Amino acid sequence: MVATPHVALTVVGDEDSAKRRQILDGARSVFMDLGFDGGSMGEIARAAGVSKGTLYVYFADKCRLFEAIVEQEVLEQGKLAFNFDLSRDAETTLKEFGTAYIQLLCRPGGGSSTRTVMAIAERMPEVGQRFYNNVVALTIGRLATYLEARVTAGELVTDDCQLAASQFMMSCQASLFMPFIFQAAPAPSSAEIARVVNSATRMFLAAYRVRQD
Amino acid sequence: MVATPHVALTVVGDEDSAKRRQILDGARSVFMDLGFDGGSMGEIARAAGVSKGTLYVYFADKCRLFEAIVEQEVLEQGKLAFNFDLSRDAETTLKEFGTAYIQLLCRPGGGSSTRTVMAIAERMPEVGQRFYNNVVALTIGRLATYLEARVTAGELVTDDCQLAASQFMMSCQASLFMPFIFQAAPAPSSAEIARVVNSATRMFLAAYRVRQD
Amino acid sequence: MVATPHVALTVVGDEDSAKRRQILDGARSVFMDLGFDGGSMGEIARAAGVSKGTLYVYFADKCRLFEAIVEQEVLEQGKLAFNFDLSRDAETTLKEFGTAYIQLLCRPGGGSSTRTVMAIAERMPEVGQRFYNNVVALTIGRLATYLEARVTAGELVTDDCQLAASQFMMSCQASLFMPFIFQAAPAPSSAEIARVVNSATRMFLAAYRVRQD
Amino acid sequence: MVATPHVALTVVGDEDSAKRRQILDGARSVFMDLGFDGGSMGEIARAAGVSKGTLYVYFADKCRLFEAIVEQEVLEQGKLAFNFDLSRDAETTLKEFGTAYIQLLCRPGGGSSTRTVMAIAERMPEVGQRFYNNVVALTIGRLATYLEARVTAGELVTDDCQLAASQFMMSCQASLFMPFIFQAAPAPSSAEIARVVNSATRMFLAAYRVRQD
DNA sequence: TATGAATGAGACTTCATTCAT
DNA sequence: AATGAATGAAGTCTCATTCAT
Repeated sequence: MVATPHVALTVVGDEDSAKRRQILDGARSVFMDLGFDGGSMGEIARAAGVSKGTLYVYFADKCRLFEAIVEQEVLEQGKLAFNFDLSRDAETTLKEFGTAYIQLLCRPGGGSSTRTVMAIAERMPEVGQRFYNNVVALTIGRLATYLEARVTAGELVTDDCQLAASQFMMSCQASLFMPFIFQAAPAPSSAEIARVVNSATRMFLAAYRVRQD
Repeated sequence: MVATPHVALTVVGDEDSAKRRQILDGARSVFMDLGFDGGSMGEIARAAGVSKGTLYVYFADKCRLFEAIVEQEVLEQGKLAFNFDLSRDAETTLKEFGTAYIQLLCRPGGGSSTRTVMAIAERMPEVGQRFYNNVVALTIGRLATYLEARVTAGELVTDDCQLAASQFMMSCQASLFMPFIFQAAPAPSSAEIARVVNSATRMFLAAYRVRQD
Repeated sequence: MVATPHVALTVVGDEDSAKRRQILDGARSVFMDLGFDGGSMGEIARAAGVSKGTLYVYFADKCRLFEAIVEQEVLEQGKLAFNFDLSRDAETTLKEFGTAYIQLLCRPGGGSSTRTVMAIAERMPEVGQRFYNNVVALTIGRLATYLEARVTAGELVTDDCQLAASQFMMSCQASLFMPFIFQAAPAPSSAEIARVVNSATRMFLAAYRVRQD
Repeated sequence: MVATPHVALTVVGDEDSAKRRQILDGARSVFMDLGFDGGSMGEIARAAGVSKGTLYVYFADKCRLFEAIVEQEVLEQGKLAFNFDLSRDAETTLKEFGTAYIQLLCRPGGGSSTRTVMAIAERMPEVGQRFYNNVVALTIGRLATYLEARVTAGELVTDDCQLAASQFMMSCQASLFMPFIFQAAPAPSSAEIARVVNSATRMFLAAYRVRQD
């Protein structure tokens, strides 16, 4: 039969093909809930509403699909813009950021990207690295940049804003993230988050705010 | 009959049987490297130097073996005694504890139990809970008890020693644990640890030490 | 596009898919020869000429495959129509039926379904029940219905046609089925069958035929 | 070490050793309930209250143990003496025998030797044969001998007592044995057995009793 | 491109059997 | 003789991947 070529409007591998998106969405849900080993290509196909064969049209194998999921997560979380408006004061900014950060980290409904990527990092170091650098370190860097401005403004004092930023973020996790990720406690309530973030902010400012006396 | 009674014949299921130990050692290495799903019973048998069948003489199934590994980890880590001598001052104690804690957490292969248990916590919540309660929360509790004493002694001031303890431990992780567990950085050097722990201690005391003025 | 639509694409799970048939055929042969426990999925795959994995595309597990075999046997044996033309006299009908019945039961490989299902009935009672009800009891019922007609016609006399039917069928088995199923004798010859069926018929009629005197 | 020989009072393989009996009892219960393939040597060891190793001291392998079970069954059932007192009249004798026979065949509590041996007969023909010859055929033969005497006494008339005996026994099974063995009905009650045996006896005598007119 | 049927390697697990004590 | 620890072959089942349509 002579081919009347279907004009190739969409190209497989097209980063933004609708099917690709569909697959990524299904895969994300499965991988985040069950982990890399726990989730099967069959389940992903079902969750995405495509056939198993189609998965392999868009992704070479399970690893590549997983990597693409993490990449997507990296992109989306990288896009999250915390409010680091330089004109706002440190206390307000830190409390707001801390709250948003913990809410993101401990969002209910299971399927933590942190958990999923951490779990595979020993076997797929590049994946772990990429996630750390482009999600965790990125956020630390943004907070550090903000802190730098407060230092310049004479409000805070420290010679290592990266470390200070990281300290603040870890302090905000205190008593919340570990119980959550180990399933020893449900997702924290807003009140709990507020209490912990306030305390972290207070500690942070006690250490880094320039004394006014 | 000469009475040289064969006493204490080893019994399968004996908590301290040599074979059982052997299996647990092999299993720990495999599970910690590859995770629960990634490690196979065959690999464990090889690592332990026993046949696959023998695994099932000592453990009912893969889950039970994994649980036993975690339990062993829990016991060992629970036995670790940090120096919380109540007569020592806070600064020394915190620095020493923080250093030992991070060295433990970030020793080569040391994040593995955390990673491995975290990874499975969604599917085996009791395992995650048990690990959190008997390892993480236990250490927090011990530090909190120490802090309580400093509060009573009038050296520190806070109405929530549990939170304070958790904050200190998380602060010590800043810039060290996350890169390590995501395989974005090798195990930190002693110098790096010292710098971070010193900074965390300084921040903590700035917030909680009673002002002498 | 020329419309020569590919209609009726074969669908897995289709009750009449060719592969499904193929598998059922292989499985029947293996199960009937070796029993449920004795036959392995690997052997069935080989017998059916498909891969082991394919077995599980069509049947959830070994039990379901076995049940499907029995179900198929039930359907096929249920379709067997003995000649119970109500207008024919009892003697002819009984002899013909008895002969056909014993030939079926004692054909080479013919006791196999009885044996195989009997063997598993203690562990899979529903399978045993279904086979009994839809094969054994069905035939008894059909014969009973015929006998009923002869009673109504005044040819026979009994107040329990079900029992009479069962008695006749069991009598026809005398000296044939037990040796055959215990492998103590080969399948009986037509002459042997005829002799036994004639004798059973004679006994039956001696008991149930209305005396003409 | 010089051997001071333990005087060998008991010899392994001794047909009547207590241990052997113990093993046979455990094995019978397991095999009869679960079948040859369904029962495991471990379960048998537990049921017998001996170690798995001991099983192999007395029996070469699972097959031989099974054969010994059947042999034991054969011996025990062969010893069962139905009352074939030649001086008793046919009707009483048949009813009594039929009742005892069906009660034996359909005894409640599962674990039918008939089922178990039938099930394995295709794969172990000698076992099936031996059971048939020494249990089933033996009983047929005894009944046949009794019938012969009644024929000689002029009470019954037939030229094939073996067939007649078999016919009677099969008739007695009517509506009872098949439902029972297929698990389509529980073990029949005494009343049910009586009704069926009475009917079988009536049919038998109608055919074979010498007419007194 | 999209499908889903088919595959076969490999996972977990059981179990008959052996052997040192 | 008796044990029970140990084995490894074999069984059931899953799943990533391929391929004809």
